[in-house]
Amino acid sequence: MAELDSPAEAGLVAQWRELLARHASASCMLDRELGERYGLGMSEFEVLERLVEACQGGGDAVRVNELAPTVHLSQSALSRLIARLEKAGLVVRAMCESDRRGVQLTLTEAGRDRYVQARPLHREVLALTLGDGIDPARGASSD
Amino acid sequence: MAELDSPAEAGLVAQWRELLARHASASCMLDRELGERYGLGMSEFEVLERLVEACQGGGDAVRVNELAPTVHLSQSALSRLIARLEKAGLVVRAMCESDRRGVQLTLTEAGRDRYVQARPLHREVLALTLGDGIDPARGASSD
DNA sequence: GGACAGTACATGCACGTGCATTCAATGCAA
DNA sequence: TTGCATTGAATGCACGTGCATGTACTGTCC
Repeated sequence: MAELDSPAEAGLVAQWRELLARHASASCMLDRELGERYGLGMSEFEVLERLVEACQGGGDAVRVNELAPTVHLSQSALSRLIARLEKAGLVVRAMCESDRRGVQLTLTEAGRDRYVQARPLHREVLALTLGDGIDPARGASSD
Repeated sequence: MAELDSPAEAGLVAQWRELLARHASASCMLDRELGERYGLGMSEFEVLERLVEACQGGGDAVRVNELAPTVHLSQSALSRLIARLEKAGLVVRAMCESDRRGVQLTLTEAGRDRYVQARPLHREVLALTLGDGIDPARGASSD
């Protein structure tokens, strides 16, 4: 027969579906809301956030290759995303002095402002989509 | 300053990043592995699985509009996904008798076989990507 | 009966993504 | 120094997705 999962597998599948449901609802709502009100996609916001965090950490410029592993995007997707942010005037690309293959990113005033404005909405969406039905073990699956 | 999250918000963000990381690693690996070895995307597999489950439940045909809420896709994406599955000979589209607007999906032999073949790999990938670091409550945040 | 809103699905279109490739710069070895 | 593999990033291309729209059918109200 081989049609049935073992209990362990069934648990994994339930966990996976729960994760899929949460990811779908959260990312969908984030994209819609951030896009409508601030012209930002979910990943755009994520990148701005990493830049802000890096600035708080002291440095004011971030290497793209350091940013890559933290956002879950391919190198090409990240490259184009940064191009969009730059075109929108939210970041500035500059050649890295120490390694001229690299690119340093700097958050502009507009970029920081946009992030600060968008952040409350971002947190609100997370609270809405992650906060309700907190019980990863069950397949609550509203959707 | 308004630069800092409240503890509750920080927790949400940590939870969100954990979710993003798991989703990225799992879906990426699923797409790559299922695609390479069985010519299926993650969502294709998910749809086949729902069809198999429906067949086990008794009926042998599923309405598309019943399938829609369970997979997290737009109606148009689901329509095209089904078209791909049909072109691959894994499902058959038939007009629904009771409501001729609707479409009934039937799993073909090939479709069921493909699912049965792909399922172990699917479970294996889930075990690899969801199994390590099991503790959704904490922001373990490797990556 | 006919008109009209609502539903189920398909399709045109724009866009973001990943893969493969390309180009520039670096590091290392001869 | 020259030559070559490697790394960082940009780009061509194919493809999957969502939004808006179109088409076919249903149900209701007149």
